[in-house]
Amino acid sequence: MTKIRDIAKRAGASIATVSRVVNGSGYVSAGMRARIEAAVRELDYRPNAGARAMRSGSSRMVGVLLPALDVHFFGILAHTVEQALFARGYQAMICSTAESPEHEAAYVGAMLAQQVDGVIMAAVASDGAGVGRLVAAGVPIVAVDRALPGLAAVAVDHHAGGRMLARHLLDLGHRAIGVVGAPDHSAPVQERLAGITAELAGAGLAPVAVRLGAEHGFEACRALADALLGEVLPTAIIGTTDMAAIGAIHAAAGRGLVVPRDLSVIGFDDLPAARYTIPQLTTVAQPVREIGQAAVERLLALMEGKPALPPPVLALRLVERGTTGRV
Amino acid sequence: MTKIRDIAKRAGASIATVSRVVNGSGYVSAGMRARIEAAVRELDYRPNAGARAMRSGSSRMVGVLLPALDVHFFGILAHTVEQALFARGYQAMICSTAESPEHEAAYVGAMLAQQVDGVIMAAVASDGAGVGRLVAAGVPIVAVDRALPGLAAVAVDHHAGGRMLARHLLDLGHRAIGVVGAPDHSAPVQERLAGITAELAGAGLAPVAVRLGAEHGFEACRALADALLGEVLPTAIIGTTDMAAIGAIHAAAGRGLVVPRDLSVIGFDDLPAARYTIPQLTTVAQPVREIGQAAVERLLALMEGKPALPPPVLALRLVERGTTGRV
DNA sequence: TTGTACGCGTTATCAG
DNA sequence: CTGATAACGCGTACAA
Repeated sequence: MTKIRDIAKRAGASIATVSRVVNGSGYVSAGMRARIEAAVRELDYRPNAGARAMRSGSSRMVGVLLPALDVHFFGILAHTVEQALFARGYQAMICSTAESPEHEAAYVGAMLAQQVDGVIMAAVASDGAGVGRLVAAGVPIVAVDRALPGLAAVAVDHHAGGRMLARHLLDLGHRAIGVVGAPDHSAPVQERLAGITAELAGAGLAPVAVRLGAEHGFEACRALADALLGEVLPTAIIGTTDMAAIGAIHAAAGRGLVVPRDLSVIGFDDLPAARYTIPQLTTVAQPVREIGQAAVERLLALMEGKPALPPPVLALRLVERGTTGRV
Repeated sequence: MTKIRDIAKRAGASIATVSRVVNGSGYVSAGMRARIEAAVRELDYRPNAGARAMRSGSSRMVGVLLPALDVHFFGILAHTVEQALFARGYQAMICSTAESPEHEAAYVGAMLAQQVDGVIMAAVASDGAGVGRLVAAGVPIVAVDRALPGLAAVAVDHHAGGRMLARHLLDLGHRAIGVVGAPDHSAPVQERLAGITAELAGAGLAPVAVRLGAEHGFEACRALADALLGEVLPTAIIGTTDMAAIGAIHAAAGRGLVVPRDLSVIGFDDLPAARYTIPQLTTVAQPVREIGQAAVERLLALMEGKPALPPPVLALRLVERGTTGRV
């Protein structure tokens, strides 16, 4: 590794002067600056991040704690957060807890050890302990996707989303509506379910059946929906995520039901996968990319001690495609 | 931030002794150890990673350079690599270049600055410069998904995969076969195409049409396949990725073609999305999770200077589902 | 305008 | 078994 001393030697300057040009601080003569910049280029010099963080107190790193990267929603979120951070000169430290409390604890520890300047965390199942340590250490935090008590949050109104889901079906004349969702420990899923129930209640109805599962993979969702259809036959099924809805479509097909003629299906998220089925999935879209960007903006404001930004307007949008129809 | 001195003071020991118990090195009396461990717990002490790396020369961090996290394949890959690294006591520094050379250069710089102990890189479009700097700095590297000249690689045999794609169709009696793929600058995609062409040539055939696009999103792939179908009418289409195949299924449906009766479609990867369509997609599966784990194993061996492990056996597997049939 | 010297938090060496 | 102390690479008062 080439270090600041090597550059100083090569450019015939002192390390202080090199530091000045590298950091653009203080006065340096044009000639000296040119010589130093040349040396930096030739030796591909990178100031050691650890030493720099130690000295300056800032690591220019932001921790990003997500439940999983292999769930497409979080992969997309991680991507946008990371790009937004990069554009602002920060480095993302992306961690995926695999929904395990031990992993979460370990990662929180790693973030503390890395002296991250801030943390963006999304939907970690078992919060509490981890968040507490971060807060205790005075690290600025922004919650994404799901709110965390006492913390700034950037999340869509999942309850309102649930209402939209139910409302759309109600408007189409459906009265017998089932709900399928996973993972059941996810707060957003629970909130959407509450929204659905509330909207239905407004029409004097209740879901004819609700099936929540722990696993959010395709096969688990399909099985869940299949079990529901084996018990009652609603005219419509709401998936609390696109994944659940896609599972429902398959369960319906497995039972010889034609979507949307025999059964309407609607999802939530509008992931790319919502367009993969035929007919394509009707769903309520949440603006993942805006969520990521807003979270970064908010965190940076917090880190810079700026006045708290007003909560972002995150619009939910009903995307009518082919899986819902009049009863 | 609580530091080693705070622990020393609280436990009535010297920082040297604290360091010993924290690192499990050297002799420490049971009583002293207990006092120190208690203090560590009470103050939630984390050794500063920067200082530690500076002193020890190892950051216990591994750089993971991917083209994008919002492409499900890479999201899954990132997840497995990260979990495998975590299990071995390493921290992943996940970077997604968004397929931009500037981002790649910046991230390589960041990795150098962080003193990563090794790097796992996948399918970055514009390699060369970045890799060169890493190699020059003596950083152990393992390539995943696509090989890199002169570097250890963990990747499936894409050419063989291409042959399997063509072979399956040939076995079903197809003779008029089209190919749709994206992104065109991806080496794996090119290799699969070469494999397809080779296998077809073995039967005295050539693809009736090949359409490669720059974008790998759903809509782009659908348009690509639609353009192909507007020109010729093959009895089967090969997608060089599942995404391309799903696009082809939709293009076919848009033209009133029934899959697989009028048109067989096959993909590559076996992402979760391969099961979302109805009928479900026939595809050649590559073992993403094994790839990630093998890459980590190899990198650690390299880092520890162990003898090079033999190249991993990464089996491709034809998964026959519903989108292919006899002509 | 440039250089010297100190301290950031750790680990490892060497005495005691 | 324990404690001083010298690096590690960098940024920055302060002196020149």
